[in-house]
Amino acid sequence: MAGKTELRRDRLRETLLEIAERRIAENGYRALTARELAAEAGCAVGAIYNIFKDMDALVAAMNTRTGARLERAVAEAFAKNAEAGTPKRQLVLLGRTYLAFVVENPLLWSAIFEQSARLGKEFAEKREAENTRLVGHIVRPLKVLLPGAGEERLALVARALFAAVHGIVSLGFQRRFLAESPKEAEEQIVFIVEAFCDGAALQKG
Amino acid sequence: MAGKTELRRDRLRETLLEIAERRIAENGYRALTARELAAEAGCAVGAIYNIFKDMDALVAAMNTRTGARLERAVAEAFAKNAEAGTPKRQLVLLGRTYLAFVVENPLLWSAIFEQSARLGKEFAEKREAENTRLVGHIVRPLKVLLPGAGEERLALVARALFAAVHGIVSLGFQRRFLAESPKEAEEQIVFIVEAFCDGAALQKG
DNA sequence: TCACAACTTTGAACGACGTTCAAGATGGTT
DNA sequence: AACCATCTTGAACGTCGTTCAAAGTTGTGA
Repeated sequence: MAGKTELRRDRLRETLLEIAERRIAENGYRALTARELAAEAGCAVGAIYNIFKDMDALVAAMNTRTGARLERAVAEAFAKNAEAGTPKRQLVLLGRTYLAFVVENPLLWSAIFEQSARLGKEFAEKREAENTRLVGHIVRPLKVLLPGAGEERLALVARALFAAVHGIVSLGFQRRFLAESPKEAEEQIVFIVEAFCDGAALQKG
Repeated sequence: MAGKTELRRDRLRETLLEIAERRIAENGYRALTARELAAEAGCAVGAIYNIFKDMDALVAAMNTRTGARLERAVAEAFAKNAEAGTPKRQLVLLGRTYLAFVVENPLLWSAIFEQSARLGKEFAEKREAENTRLVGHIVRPLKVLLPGAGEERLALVARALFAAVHGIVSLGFQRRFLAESPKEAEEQIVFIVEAFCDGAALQKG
């Protein structure tokens, strides 16, 4: 065992994911077809199905990578500024980081949500772990902002804040596909997050 | 002129939209096929294309109706509570109304955004007028909340607030397709909108 | 070294999709 | 009634994701 076949599989797996990532980054989620993918990878269409259950599984694997990159970007931004700065500044930074990632990877990012929307809840639930990690970064500054709140409350507020920022990014992205308004989206994020922080601080302390 | 053909066209147009609306409400955006639609409407597949340029145009027409219903629901909720209540209460009410509409029309609502996502910016721009009307309802209470702000600033903040609430609804909807969490989504909306209002009021007098 | 069983890879074929368009039915006008 | 314009039809086209019988490889024991 442990022979050529496995090696070829692993290499092909990697190749397929790389091609898929590049194609989607350039032309979007819907522009990826099994035939073109196989042609560029130099394998038969059927070969894809030896490695991935179906095209959705392939895209899901690619989306997991994108999610990991995003999480890394957020973690780094947070690590750089964890000590310095108020919770408010930190939360604004996180929002900005999220937006910056989306501006740089618009089609890869939207592939995540297009697929989730298409495949419904039982699929989206599999991604919950990733989302929880992402939201985890929000919880920390939030703890300082709302010292009285319990874990559950914090998680709810963190999810709400994440969803709010996500909504701004998402609609901003939809309105003008890329060009016109990262600037406005940024203003919106800053306004919402700051107002939220000020208001939340009033409520609890 | 003005004869049978036109009448039949209008009737068929109506029939097609009604069937599409029911089918999507029951089984989702992706479950609508030209063949099934034609079969249920009792016409040939080609007949659909005499009335609509393509299936996207049909769905777009249906989405416009859904948007109009949503706008009406929001307008009514606002009309009932325009006089009484603080801006904060009014904005929370608007958020709740939006959520309630989505809970009652989940698949029709998500058809709007699935299509916009699929067809990209030049399509989404056509829907801008509808969005502006919807956001208009937010501007009014916001004017009271931020008496110093100019029109442009108000529009930006209104869009931000709309996007934030939309994000909460959208992700809440994606996480658990329908069942588990309208309650949590409502809590999140109330929290975000209230905190936002308190914080925003601090910023501007 | 070779034969053989187990496994992998292949690509033509399948069914379903949106869409088209030549041929046939139907409309209003003379 | 005869006619042309217009609408309607559904088989056919190209494309999609996916499958699976056949062909090719691989690793092993005699």
